[in-house]
Amino acid sequence: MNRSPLSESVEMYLKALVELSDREMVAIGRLADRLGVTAVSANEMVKRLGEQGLVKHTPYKGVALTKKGRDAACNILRRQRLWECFLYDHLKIEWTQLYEYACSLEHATAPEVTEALAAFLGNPQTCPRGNPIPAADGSFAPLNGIPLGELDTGRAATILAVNATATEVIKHLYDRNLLPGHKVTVLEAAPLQGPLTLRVDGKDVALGLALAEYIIVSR
Amino acid sequence: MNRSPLSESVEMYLKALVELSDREMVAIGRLADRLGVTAVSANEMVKRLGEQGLVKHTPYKGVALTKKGRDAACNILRRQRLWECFLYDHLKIEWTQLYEYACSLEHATAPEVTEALAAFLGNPQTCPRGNPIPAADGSFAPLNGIPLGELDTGRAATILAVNATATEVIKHLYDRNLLPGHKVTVLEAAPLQGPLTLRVDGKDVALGLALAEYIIVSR
DNA sequence: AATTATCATAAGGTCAACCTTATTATCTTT
DNA sequence: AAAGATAATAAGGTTGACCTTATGATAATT
Repeated sequence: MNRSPLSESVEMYLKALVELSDREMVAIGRLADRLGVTAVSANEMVKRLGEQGLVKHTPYKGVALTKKGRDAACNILRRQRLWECFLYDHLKIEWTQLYEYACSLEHATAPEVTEALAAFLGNPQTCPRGNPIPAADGSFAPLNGIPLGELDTGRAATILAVNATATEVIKHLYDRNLLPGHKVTVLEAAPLQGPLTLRVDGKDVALGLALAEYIIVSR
Repeated sequence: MNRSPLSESVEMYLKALVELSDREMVAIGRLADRLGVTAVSANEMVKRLGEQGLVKHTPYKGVALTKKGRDAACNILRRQRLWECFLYDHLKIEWTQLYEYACSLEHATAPEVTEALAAFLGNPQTCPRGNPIPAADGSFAPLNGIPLGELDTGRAATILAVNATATEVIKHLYDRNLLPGHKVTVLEAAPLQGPLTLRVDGKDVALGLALAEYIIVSR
């Protein structure tokens, strides 16, 4: 029922929130980091989002999406991921650029176009980056996986999804074959937040913990 | 070589200019009207466009695109019209909504995506609204037609393109079968800028002169 | 030539989304 | 309990793209 057109900025905030919502409460600092804005700016925006009822901010605790906000965010994810499918499967756009290009298109997509696109694509359930595509009503089953950083040493797992958003980060992961469907084993976790040593496709790869957070693997 | 990303607003101005450029010089008033802004705002923007070398403004005479501006504008038209093809042929979007939806997408389309889309569509030459699609290098042959308002009374002609941009106007024309490929005859032109009486698909239709300007017919 | 319409420009205002700098609160950790 | 880290808020600035109101300048019409 909420047909007020959200601004591009607002959409980015909502998307970031839903993508960061492993834990319920998202610290404003993390949000600001992901969006590449200052904490002050993020604070201002969160205030505005709160006024629109999209978000609940508990000072010193964090931000959480409301029902309304989560619905809006799922819709945004749906549009974005449908575009990723189209760009990858039909336009043959490079995997590393999918997020960036789909993100731009997403903001410019009317509901009618979204649904027509979904039908054209045959209502896919998963985007090329491994993430589930929310249904038109906003419902979707989150991935049943854990960040690579939490995988036990020695355990092999399959990559389910790659959630990085910065194209340079995506490229970095792509170059190391850290892609959905590939198998990884954590050989070693260096102390003091040091890098992980991974075994991917028969090669050893060192990966910073921050990067490992972006990779969701099966349990 | 000009890879500075043009703002959405700038793109709208350039597009309006190229679409209005039957005559070389476009009056700022007409430009403002088409974009739905005040003449003062249009003036300000034209000044900025001039500073970027996209446009030449001769006071009290009008605005004209420079080479650089025209190239940029053709690129924009290309993107927009390719999207129209996709939306119509593949997503089965209603004809009356094509312009609006394609316009939004156009602003969000990277060059790489544009070219991939063109390839996917088989490099179409014409969009569903009848307009030619500029080539990747910006070249395109303008339609060899005249506005319906200039067609001699009694002469039959074929509609080549419909150039209206406001969805309500497009709907109005669509409801009267004023669509590319259809035949029209001007039965009568009322005096004092009065409406035209047309024969379209066996029916008589009254059409204001302003609307007739949007319809390009064969000579 | 005079009137009217259009066009240009000046001045000042709004709004969203950013920014910096600085101060104050709270939380966490030692 | 004190210190350091993180978070919130206040104050003020910038930018792009609009807006209104008002005043000149030119063009077109009578």
